[in-house]
Amino acid sequence: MYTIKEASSRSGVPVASLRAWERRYGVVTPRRTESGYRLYDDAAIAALSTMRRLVDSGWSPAAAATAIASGQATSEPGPTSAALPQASSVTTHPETAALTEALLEAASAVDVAAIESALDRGFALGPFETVVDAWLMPALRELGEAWADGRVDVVGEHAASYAVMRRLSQAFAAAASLTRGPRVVVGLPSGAHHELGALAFATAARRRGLAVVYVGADLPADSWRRAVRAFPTRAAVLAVPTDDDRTAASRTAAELLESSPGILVAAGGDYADDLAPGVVRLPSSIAQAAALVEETQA
Amino acid sequence: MYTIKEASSRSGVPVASLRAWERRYGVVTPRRTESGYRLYDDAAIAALSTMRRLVDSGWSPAAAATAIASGQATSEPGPTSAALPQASSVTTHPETAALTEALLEAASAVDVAAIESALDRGFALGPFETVVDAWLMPALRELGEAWADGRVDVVGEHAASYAVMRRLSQAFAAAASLTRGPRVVVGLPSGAHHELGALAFATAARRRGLAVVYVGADLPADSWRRAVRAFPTRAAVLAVPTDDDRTAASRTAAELLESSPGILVAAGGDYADDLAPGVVRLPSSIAQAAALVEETQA
DNA sequence: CCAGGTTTGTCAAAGGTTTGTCAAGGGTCT
DNA sequence: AGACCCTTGACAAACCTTTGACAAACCTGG
Repeated sequence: MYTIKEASSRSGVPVASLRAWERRYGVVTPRRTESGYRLYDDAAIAALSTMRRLVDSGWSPAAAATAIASGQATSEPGPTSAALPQASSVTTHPETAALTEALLEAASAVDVAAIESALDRGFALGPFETVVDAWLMPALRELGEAWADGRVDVVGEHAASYAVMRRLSQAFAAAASLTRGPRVVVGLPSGAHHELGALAFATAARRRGLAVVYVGADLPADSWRRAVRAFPTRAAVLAVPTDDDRTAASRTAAELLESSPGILVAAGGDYADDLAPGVVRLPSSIAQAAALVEETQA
Repeated sequence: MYTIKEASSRSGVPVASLRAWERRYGVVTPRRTESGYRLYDDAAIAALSTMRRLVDSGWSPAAAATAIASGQATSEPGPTSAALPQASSVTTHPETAALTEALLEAASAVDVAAIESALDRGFALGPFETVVDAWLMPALRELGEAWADGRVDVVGEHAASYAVMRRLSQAFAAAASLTRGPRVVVGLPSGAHHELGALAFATAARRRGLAVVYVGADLPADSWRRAVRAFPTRAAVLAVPTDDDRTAASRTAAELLESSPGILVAAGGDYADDLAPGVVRLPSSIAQAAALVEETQA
């Protein structure tokens, strides 16, 4: 239980705004002492932090408040990341299967315009994180299988991957706005090149207001070390998309933990299990992964 | 739900145009607050982004709007390709030196927002091709030197490169549509990874209306062979950004010429000289290079 | 190639709404 | 006593609204 001053410093919202938000939108309704003093709990702080993030990133306070109240935005309490926008709405969308099919067909025909059109329609289905988790990543997996099967040539696979990369880049760029605080460095270890998942995660994190530095593919371990030490850095997030990337990833992670004990070292991707003791394994949902990184204090 | 201002920044469409497009074409019909303020959702943003892309690439807004409304956003060819902006004096623009300096400083501080701001201002100086030729590529060269000198850490260099990649990706995406006819495949040979120049060229070519298939970095020679044979292809353009890429490039080029004698095999980049007999060496200006590829019949 | 009409981006005016912040007047806590 | 908290009311800046207009760019017929 915190006083209003303490709540202000923890949530980053000025005291006056805290009262105004309560009066005008009812984002939180803190308990009161007998004498009427406000008492905020951890859930309230979390909701307020979420609201500040949304407002900082351009939402109107009124819209942010209703989003939080309706559970649209993640106002999850504490380190238990939950209550995320459910993927089901997109998964069960009758269009997704057809859309994946359209994407594969376009890739197989190396028809760039058709690939872009499929992505257009996909991203129109819902919010970025949901679309990525529920449609894009599964579709890319299918694309990989189609390539392995020979149904899609490597050229079509490349053309499609780069089209996806462009879309993600656009989303990343669009998520700019105010990103403050210590940096979150996102990238792949030495030798790793499949960066779409990393970029999608970086975008989700940036959309949450984190100051993401995306350093992309194939960053040597010593560069990682210097990266997190040279500037105030909150976390380093490594993507481990293939089995071959595990060795470099675990070495990089171990070195980071040793050389910069204060920071959070996290890893995501299909092969990110058991890299090194102390490394946080991120869930495969980019929305959940981004929430986890935001909430976890190293 | 976003306010009109936020929707504008996310879709890249000016606020005034947002209202005009709604009034005149009804591309989107945002929900309203009780007091009449517009509220845009993610689907609206996606539709607006698509519309902007089409308009940027030469469609008339009216045509783009009906195309989007009917769901076939990227099908019909637009009006005639407009005359391309002529190279003007970006070089002599007093701002470029300062802008390069700003970019280097932002890279050295690993300040993503500052990097993006420098790129913003750079691309505001003139037409895409001119800015790339006269400012961006020289600035990237300087960035490379700064990295070699140790003035900029590899992390700053990566962060800046990826920011540039995002900008180029946006430009490539914006140049969509009106691309019919035999494909032009653009990419890098096996082992080559410095793709910014290739992507800039691919964008310039697409802006001229060529059906560019961008296949990116590190494409093995046999994939190149299959790429140009599987579909009607007019040209293959290889980027050779470093000395190390020469061997793979010349082998790939020679194989392409042998296996597909009908097509144009061209190469650009600092180390693209004398790759193999029959390979067209592209000038370093992406505008000139794109024009050359368009005009040359293999 | 030129005149006349249409399309389209952008702007301004006039006026309402939202929101952060502050101040006044007064109570509570240590 | 001094630091902290309360409510209420207020205000300016930022933001939004519509309507109307205009110049540049584009198209079409002559």
